Amino acid sequence: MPELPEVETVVRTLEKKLGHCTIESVEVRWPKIIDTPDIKTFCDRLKGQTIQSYGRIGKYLMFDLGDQMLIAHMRMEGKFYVQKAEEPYDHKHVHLLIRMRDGFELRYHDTRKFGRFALYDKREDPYAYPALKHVGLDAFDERLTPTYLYQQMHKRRITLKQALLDQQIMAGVGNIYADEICFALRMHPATKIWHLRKKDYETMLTETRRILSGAARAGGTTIRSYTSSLGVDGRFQLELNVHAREGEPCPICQGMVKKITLATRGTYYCPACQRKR
DNA sequence: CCTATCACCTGCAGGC
DNA sequence: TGCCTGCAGGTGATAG
Repeated sequence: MPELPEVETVVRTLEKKLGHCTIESVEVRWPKIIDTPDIKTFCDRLKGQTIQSYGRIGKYLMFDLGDQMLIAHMRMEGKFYVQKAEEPYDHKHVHLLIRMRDGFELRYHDTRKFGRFALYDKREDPYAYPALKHVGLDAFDERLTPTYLYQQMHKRRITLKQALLDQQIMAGVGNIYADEICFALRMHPATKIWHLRKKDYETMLTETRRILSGAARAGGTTIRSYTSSLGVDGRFQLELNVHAREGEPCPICQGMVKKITLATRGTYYCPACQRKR
């Protein structure tokens, strides 16, 4: 589910709900979601730790524990819930429980079990953790410039959409916002990236940040119907121009939004407004 | 090194 | 109703 705006929403919501809480105990119910270290070490090392601050890089959540860093990725369907320990929950899909000393629990819910957690000794450079080995600069990292994007992208034999989705170049854009960015650029998602000119990369970065920050301000996006008053999952409403709008009128020209498959991902665009170069 | 494809999981919508 | 297929907002490993 989560792209950068949804992860940002989750981070800020957890920060507000949990604050500087101290961990009392940890229970892992689906061992595979823990990448490193082994389950016992993971639980033992978390016990007694206090969450100092909440952050993210791309779509990765970063829980700063002072001398350790807990890194989480929700992949497709992960959600976090903050509830009282006595509150009932969905045992079938909750795979990690972190009980706090104040009686609240952080519960990780994930129907497809794709999400992952990793715990490391704290490092100075937040990009240096093995879990972020394939993660490039965050879309809002100030070191990310149009020139940097140009250098990273223009020689690749891939399409515009694939370039936007490549987390190793720029971290945070997923399938929804990649479509929305292509629409904002008035470019066909299958445009070969080497056709873009240097000037285009300025627009690309501006529009990417405009769309991501707008979505984050709205609290993230939802497509499929989902309701949860207690969930911390970033699923709220936001107007999308083309994504998941097959057959609907383009907001610009009223032409019909088309759906294609690009690099195995469902891709939506307006054939009239978004031309290949 | 680069790109394409598969694997990881479960649930749900749509066709028959 | 039941079965089957395809599809879902992601990413790491593996095969060319």
